[in-house]
Amino acid sequence: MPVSIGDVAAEANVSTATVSRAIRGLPRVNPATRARILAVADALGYVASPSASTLATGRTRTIGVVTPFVDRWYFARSIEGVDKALRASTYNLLLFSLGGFAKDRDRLFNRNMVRKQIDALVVLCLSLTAEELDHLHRIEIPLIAMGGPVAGCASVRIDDALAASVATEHLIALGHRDIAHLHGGRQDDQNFTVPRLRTEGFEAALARAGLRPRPEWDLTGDYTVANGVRAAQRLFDAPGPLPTAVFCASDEMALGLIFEANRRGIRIPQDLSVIGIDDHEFSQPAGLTTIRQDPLKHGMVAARMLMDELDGLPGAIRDTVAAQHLVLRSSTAPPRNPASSDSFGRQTLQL
Amino acid sequence: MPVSIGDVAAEANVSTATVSRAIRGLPRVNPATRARILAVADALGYVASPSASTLATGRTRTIGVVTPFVDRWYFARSIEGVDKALRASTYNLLLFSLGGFAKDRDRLFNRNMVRKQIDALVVLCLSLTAEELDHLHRIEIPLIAMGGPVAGCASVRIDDALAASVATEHLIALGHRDIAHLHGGRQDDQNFTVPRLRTEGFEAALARAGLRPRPEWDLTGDYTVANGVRAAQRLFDAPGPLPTAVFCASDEMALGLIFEANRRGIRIPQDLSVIGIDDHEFSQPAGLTTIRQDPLKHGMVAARMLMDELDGLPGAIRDTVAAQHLVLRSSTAPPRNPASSDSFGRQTLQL
DNA sequence: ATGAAAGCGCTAACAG
DNA sequence: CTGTTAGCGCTTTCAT
Repeated sequence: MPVSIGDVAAEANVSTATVSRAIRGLPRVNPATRARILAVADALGYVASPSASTLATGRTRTIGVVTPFVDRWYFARSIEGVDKALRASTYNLLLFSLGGFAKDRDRLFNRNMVRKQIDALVVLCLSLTAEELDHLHRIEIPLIAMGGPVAGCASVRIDDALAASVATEHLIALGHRDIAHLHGGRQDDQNFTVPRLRTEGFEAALARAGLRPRPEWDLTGDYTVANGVRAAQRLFDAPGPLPTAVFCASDEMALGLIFEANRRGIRIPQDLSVIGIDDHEFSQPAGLTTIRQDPLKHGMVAARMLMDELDGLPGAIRDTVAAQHLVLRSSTAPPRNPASSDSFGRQTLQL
Repeated sequence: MPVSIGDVAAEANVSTATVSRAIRGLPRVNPATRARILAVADALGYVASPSASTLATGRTRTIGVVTPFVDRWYFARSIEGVDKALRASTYNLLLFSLGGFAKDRDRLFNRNMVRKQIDALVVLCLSLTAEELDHLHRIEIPLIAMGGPVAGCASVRIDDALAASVATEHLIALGHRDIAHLHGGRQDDQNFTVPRLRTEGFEAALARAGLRPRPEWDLTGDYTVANGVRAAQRLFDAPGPLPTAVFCASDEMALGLIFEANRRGIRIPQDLSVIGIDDHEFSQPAGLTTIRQDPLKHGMVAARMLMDELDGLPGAIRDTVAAQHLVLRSSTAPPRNPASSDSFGRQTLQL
């Protein structure tokens, strides 16, 4: 039932070669013949078989996206961005979700899927091992990472250390000196560098203000809301004084923390200032001050670079540091009793 | 550089036919030869070319997912579910995002992409036109819809009318009689039936309790948080009495409404009860009472049915109504001054 | 159990 | 401007 190029050729009284040229808009085909061929193709409902042309050309016209998750903000937005750029061209998007950071990686990298299925690959928030990278390079497909730097591979990302510094400095500028830190960075993150970079940015900002991070206010999360809630519980339940502000490495964790604070009657920002990174879709409604980044755009840029490279523009793939900026909302304010650097604990709330 | 089946055959001193059988685990190949072939293939890093086998067999071993969005909860979770099921087998997932409900549809359905690229298709929350459906059937690929019923096509979904009824009845059982309705259903939803079904469920529940929907408390949204916020603003800013409860057709809208209520000092649930549908990841942290559904599971089920059908189990694709249930949290409570059916307005807040 | 050979549908020289 | 002719890499009868 599927109509092939031969059918069109027969119907139009030309060779398959001419049909091929006509359909693809190649030069050297008489306008009249082309018109006739197109008409026939249309009438017959002809669509070229992608596998056949892939086999003949070696090009798949599809771009792969490998990601640890699809159902988290950064990832979903990125994928949407890649897709948006691709659908403007005629590329397809083959999605590989790992369902976590560490799982199943060699299914992809060690000689399987990827190869021969895609023309280029975008890697979301994954730190590739030297071996994986080597394998990918051996395959010789254009490659771009997103969401953080990857050694030996161009990427599209914000300056994570800077983002963390800007956020922290905003708190410091407001007068905060007792600042907790809710960071990502559990081991299953497969030593992806982003958690580390944000931590460095936080600590650097603190240091510049003559402050040091407090171990008792160091909270580990995994970037999810649920984890933000749990971290908040640990923080609020712990004995000892509370901080006057919390820097969260992601908005999702910040929002979790805010929910828990609300539940306990801890007022934001009067009792506690909270800042995040991302500008998640819930951040504006929640009034969360944050550092905005735009993964939709990152995805579009990454896809564009890949397609340009494939179209023969060498050097189209460039390491790219994307824009970010502080978005002031209502979750941050000066501390009620501005603490001096060596006095603290007076803000402790009675719950 | 890419090693082909011929290379393996040569190296193992067998024909390509034997290599093909050996690799695919087909019977009628000597265990010893098979072992040798596998060893050679492994040593050479051989991977079969998908396009070549697709061309030869007519099977692509990839399943398509077409969706209006990837960056919203229901869609992202569904896609994750489909992917999860597929990666347990050896199918790939080709993702087509429309970037909205109405956009670009014929790029997909009218003789383009889909055809010859995928073995089966899952359609997320899209109501197909008769023409689109006809086209899809003509292509003869297994098809399953998700997220709502689609005439002429099996789907995996909850009973939306029932979900809305259960939610509404929960409010009524608590003593509410002044219930607002924040529903989806703007025209760009491409007349997808879900908004309508949920509205019907809401109104049916009201009717059973001898209540009628109030036009002034009928709020239109589009399922997003941002829209929930705007709807809440309209509700709270309007002159006249406020309802004592709001039934929201999605958690995302309910959460937006809650954020806006918080901002205005309207207390949930003391001043206003709120219930949603979904059990979004933010609902538990926010304490939102809701009707839970599990799109991750829906996606897995849909993918499983498709693969079974492709594996030769006729009738594997069945119309499926998935589980749902009421999850009680802290956003609903009895109204402060239980209103009688014909007295209202006394709950109006002084803002 | 294995091989020979045709063919899947398209593209890419090379002729003309 | 158009047709002929090889493949692309795999699968699949049909022989042996």
